[in-house]
Amino acid sequence: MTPHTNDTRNPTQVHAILQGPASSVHATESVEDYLERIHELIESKGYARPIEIAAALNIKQSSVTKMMQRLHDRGYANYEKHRGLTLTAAGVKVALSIRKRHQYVSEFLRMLGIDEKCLQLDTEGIEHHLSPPTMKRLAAFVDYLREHPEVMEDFRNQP
Amino acid sequence: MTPHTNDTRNPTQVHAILQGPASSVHATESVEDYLERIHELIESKGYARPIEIAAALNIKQSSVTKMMQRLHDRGYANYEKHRGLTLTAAGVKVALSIRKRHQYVSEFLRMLGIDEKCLQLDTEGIEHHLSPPTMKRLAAFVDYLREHPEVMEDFRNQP
DNA sequence: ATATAATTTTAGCCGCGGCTAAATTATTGT
DNA sequence: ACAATAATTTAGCCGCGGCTAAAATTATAT
Ligand SMILES: [Mn+2]
Ligand SMILES: [Mn+2]
Ligand SMILES: [Mn+2]
Ligand SMILES: [Mn+2]
Repeated sequence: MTPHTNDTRNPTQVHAILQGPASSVHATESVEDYLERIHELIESKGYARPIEIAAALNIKQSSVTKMMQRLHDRGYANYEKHRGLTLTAAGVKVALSIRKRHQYVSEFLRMLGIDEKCLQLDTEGIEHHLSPPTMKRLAAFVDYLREHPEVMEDFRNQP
Repeated sequence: MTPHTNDTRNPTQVHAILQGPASSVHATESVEDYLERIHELIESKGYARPIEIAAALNIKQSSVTKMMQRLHDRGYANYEKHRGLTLTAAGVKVALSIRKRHQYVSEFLRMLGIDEKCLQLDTEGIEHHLSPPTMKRLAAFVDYLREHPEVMEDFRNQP
């Protein structure tokens, strides 16, 4: 159990100086990545085991176990030792959100003509930094470009 | 993918490598943010004091002092207690690089029509995740859009 | 049923990058 | 010159999220 969550809102990051309206404590990048993978695994195989999560994230199993505890404590997952892990509604919500951001960012970078390997790597980082307004506008723009292929075509045929 | 420490190098080992060129160890997001601000301050006022760096980053002065030590250790700055801080060539290089990424990302988000406050926040996160190839393509695209305003105009006048 | 193998969990370590509180040092006003 | 003030630094704390090594549990094969 979370020991008295004394909060103090200090998850160590200069990068998220959200001028704290305090509402929800945002999921960290790491938590988003875990939930993204876990949700994919559950979807495709029906369960998410530490060994596979670790492989998917390219980290060690023991790190995964630790995070599973954390996901449970933070209300993103239900977890019992040796008994598997499922996502809560909150966890699914984050997973679907990050998936959508991932998809739009990667599609946009693909439109820009960036090498697939590189694109995947950058997407994994960028996806965590799209606020809802930005996501909305980017999605609309990508949709627009998809339906107007002449734009990117003209861009690519530039001098 | 994306372990958040993609470096394979154990932090413990990083210390051993410290002797080597700082360029071999990628600057963290935090380091990039510090260098970005410090370079701006030096440019505009001729020097960068902890109190102002702290204000610019919205963190405490003591955190800045600590990081100043780290920037020195990692070869990004020359620092002597109570005697001020200057950037090394490596530090300036990182600062100019992150500035360029910041400028292009924020210009792109501005073109998308995102609210300025929100745009600045997202830019601060996204800027750290543009690899050189992605940066190159994004820059070209933003330049293209700047010279073809009818594209964004048409996008904005969408149904 | 039990030995072996695979998986999972724990224990304990690390560096990062925040924080507060308490020195220490530098600056300023009289 | 010196006291008050401001800025800087230190000391020590925290949670995060990696890691290794070892223990515990579960699954498999004989
Ligand atoms: Mn990611
Ligand atoms: Mn992703
Ligand atoms: Mn930034
Ligand atoms: Mn920036």
